[in-house]
Amino acid sequence: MANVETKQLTEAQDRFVAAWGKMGTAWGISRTMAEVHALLYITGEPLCTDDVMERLQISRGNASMSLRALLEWGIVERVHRRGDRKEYFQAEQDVWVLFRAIVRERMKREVDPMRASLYEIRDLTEDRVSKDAKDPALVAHNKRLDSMLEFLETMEKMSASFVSPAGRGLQAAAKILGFVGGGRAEPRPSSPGGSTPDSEREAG
Amino acid sequence: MANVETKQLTEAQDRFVAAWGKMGTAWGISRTMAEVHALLYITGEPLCTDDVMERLQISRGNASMSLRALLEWGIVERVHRRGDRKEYFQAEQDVWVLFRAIVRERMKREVDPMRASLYEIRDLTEDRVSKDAKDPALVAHNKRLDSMLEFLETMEKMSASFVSPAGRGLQAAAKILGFVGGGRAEPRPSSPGGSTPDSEREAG
DNA sequence: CAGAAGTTTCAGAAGAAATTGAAAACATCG
DNA sequence: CGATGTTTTCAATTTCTTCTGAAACTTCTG
Repeated sequence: MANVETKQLTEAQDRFVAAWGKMGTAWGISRTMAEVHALLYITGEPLCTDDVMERLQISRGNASMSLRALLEWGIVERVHRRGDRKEYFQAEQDVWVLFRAIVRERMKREVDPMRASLYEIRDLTEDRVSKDAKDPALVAHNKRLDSMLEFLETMEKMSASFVSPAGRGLQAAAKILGFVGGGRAEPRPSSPGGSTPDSEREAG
Repeated sequence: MANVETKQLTEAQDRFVAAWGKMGTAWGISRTMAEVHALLYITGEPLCTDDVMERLQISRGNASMSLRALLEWGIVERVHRRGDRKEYFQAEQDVWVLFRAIVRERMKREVDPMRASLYEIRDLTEDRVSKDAKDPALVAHNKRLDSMLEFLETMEKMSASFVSPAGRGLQAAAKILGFVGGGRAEPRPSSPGGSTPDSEREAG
């Protein structure tokens, strides 16, 4: 039987899971959550809570929490099997859809609140400046705040256009600019259209 | 005296520092490091280790570590004062330069290693596939790996173009696409050209 | 409705990361 | 060279996050 192959496959998957988990921590995502996602992604097929627990050697609580968080991020979806009461989970398979979902969530969670704070903070000193711009320190301070604010707003708008329903802005740009497809001569044996497989139904 | 104004200014700065620090943690940067950067940015002028310690109420060791890390990231630079043995530190003031530096560093630290891992992992199973593509699980697995790899490479190339010496790709695009400048009718009293002051020397 | 199968919650345990503080190393000056 | 002021290092400690496991809860089935 394909025993050797299966072992190799498992090992490769485990390594992928580990690498992804490590990267997750650097981005403020818990290791386990990233690992669960990696497992679902690389496996491709729907897994249930017990599968995840066993494969990753984690507790039920942890698996449940991580899966729910992934659902909230919109990068994993529930799948039901006829005649089976268990819930199964499947990861989004299109990397670009994945990327857009992540950008959308992070914007919502981190940039938007930051922007709101910045407005508040500016209001603490603003009126005084416009009334009678005498204190140079205050003026300079507000100029810096405004720069940052304008930057965040630009990011906001750009990301919104990347993430919009029709919004494949970045992906389209990547293609137009020639960033996608046969760049460096790294041996790549198969799947020429690999980055956006059509064999995938959109998540949701 | 401008006592009221100064108090307001200090409070606004403290709030900015806190907000920035909070955001930092969500991005895998230690809170203190982000706070030190925020302080230097919003202050605008060079501060020494003791200034930072006092203002942020942190230990000498912590301040020293954080400042050095910021130097390594290339978003803060050393400044020396004539007739003063202390070192002073000043933050990059152009938000776009700051952003590019951050993208560059994160790519280098997180994406590149990930990409390297992915290549290794693919090699674990690859030869078998190209030799005799019989196991569908293996084929599918490698297709997913390739998708991810191609995605990371696209990102790599795009970010490289944003970060290159002449590379103001993203910033230029933002302007061309009309993302920069008077979008929403939020009251903005001053500094029309705020986001790209010409007063920048490249960091590093 | 009772029982079975599955999922979620949460207080405490375990683990990871950040921080301190004091000693060591370093640099500059007279 | 030794005195003096500055920066770096790192083991111990504190703080924060994540994980566990068992109980509570929900949903389905006969």
